[in-house]
Amino acid sequence: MTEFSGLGLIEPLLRAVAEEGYSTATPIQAGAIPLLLAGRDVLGLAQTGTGKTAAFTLPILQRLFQNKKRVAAKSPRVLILTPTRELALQIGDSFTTYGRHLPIRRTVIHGGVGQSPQVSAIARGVEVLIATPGRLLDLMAQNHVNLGTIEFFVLDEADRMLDMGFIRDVRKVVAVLPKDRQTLLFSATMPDAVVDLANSILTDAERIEVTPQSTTVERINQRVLFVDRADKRRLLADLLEDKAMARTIVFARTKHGADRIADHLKKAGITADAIHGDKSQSARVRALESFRNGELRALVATDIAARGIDIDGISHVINFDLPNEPESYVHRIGRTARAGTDGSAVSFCDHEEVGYLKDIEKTIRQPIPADTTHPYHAVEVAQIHASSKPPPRPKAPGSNRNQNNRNQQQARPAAAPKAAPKAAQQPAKAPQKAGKPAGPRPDAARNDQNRHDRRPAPHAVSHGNGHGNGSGKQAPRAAGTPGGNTPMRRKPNAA
DNA sequence: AAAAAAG
Repeated sequence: MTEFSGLGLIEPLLRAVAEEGYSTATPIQAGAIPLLLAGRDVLGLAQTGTGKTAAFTLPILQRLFQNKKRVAAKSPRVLILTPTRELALQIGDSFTTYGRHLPIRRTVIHGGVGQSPQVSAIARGVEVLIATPGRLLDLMAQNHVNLGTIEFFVLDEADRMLDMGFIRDVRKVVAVLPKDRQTLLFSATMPDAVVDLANSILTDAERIEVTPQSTTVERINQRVLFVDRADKRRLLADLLEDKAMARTIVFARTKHGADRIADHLKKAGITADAIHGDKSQSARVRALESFRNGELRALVATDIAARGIDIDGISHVINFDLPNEPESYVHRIGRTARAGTDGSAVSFCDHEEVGYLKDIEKTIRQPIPADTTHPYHAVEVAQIHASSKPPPRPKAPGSNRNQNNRNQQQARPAAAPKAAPKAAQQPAKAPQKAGKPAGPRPDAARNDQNRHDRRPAPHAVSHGNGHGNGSGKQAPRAAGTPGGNTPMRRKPNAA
């Protein structure tokens, strides 16, 4: 257990931390905070849910405060880049929370909203600028922001940033930053492209690795429901009749699909809304807010919400569509079982998704138990999965089989899956060992990092700037993480 | 193949 009080943080920060109800730091916080206070670059292999955001928010605030400078117009001292708007906003909240006793100003800039309030805020002068790449470049091109004064640069979710094609944008931004700066790069995985990027932007970095996934995933009750595509929406509405599913996030593969599902739920009398990248920013904020405050029982999302989004008390994650990227499965289900609670993840698998399911099971290195008792259970889909043969190509006329399956099991009421272990039905309280979990919530959410508390500090490996990394191919990897950090890209069997 | 992000 590392107490915050032992990390060298100043009183106004410790007070803010205490006011949030934390006393013990998560491993990444315990490891990163002293390094960052000492001015080191850090390569963090960590994802949301590890306490990452507070791990950099706190020391950055402290360094800004201890080295006070008058901030010139348009010339922030800190730049934080994130792949999504929602993540940027969350980090902005973190600075507000932990900086509440310090005279540090921050502003968040991102697309989808008018730029003038952002331009004025930057012109007035802020220490901390949190941005998504597009709007930042936009404002840079218009000379609304000067990055020549940046002392701290944080690249968050670097792997996702690259996946989303932001590498060029990131490099454009980095090109105008002063060479003499402190840099932090966070990434959940370390594919070669991230290793290259890390090597080019970090100087003599300390590497910190935390592995939340395996421990988190353990507490998630996972199961798969084999179902015919045509039955998915009815199945979903049926499941949601169970009031224990009080706060459920439903993942869809496409934006259009997400809208349709949300509409269907609304018609079924379930409070729901959709969030995806084609929605206006105000609609995105509204949906997230209503879901957070409990007005909505279900939030239907694309993978925009698979990572990073932090909402308390999500009891269930439903994969209405299986993700084609196995990695995404782990991120999605990680939205539940946070803050020390258990959670359930139910995945619908239709005939054409069997290949994805197999890839996911390979990635997490465990089979996902099937619920075969549900009225909508599609026997043939289950058989396809059971057979080791690759999923069949021919588009089978699904409706007939479907009908049969249903008839066989007609007696069962269409409700929550009976076979599911009890724990799956309700978000049971976690067997919390040590009372209140520690640490500023990991990106605003705690998880069971305290399980590792015995370790004095996260596994910190000095590896310098990485160029001496032998072949350079050795991607650092979080030990024990279920496949999530495999440097190789996987291809789904069926696609 | 789809998603995210600048319009």
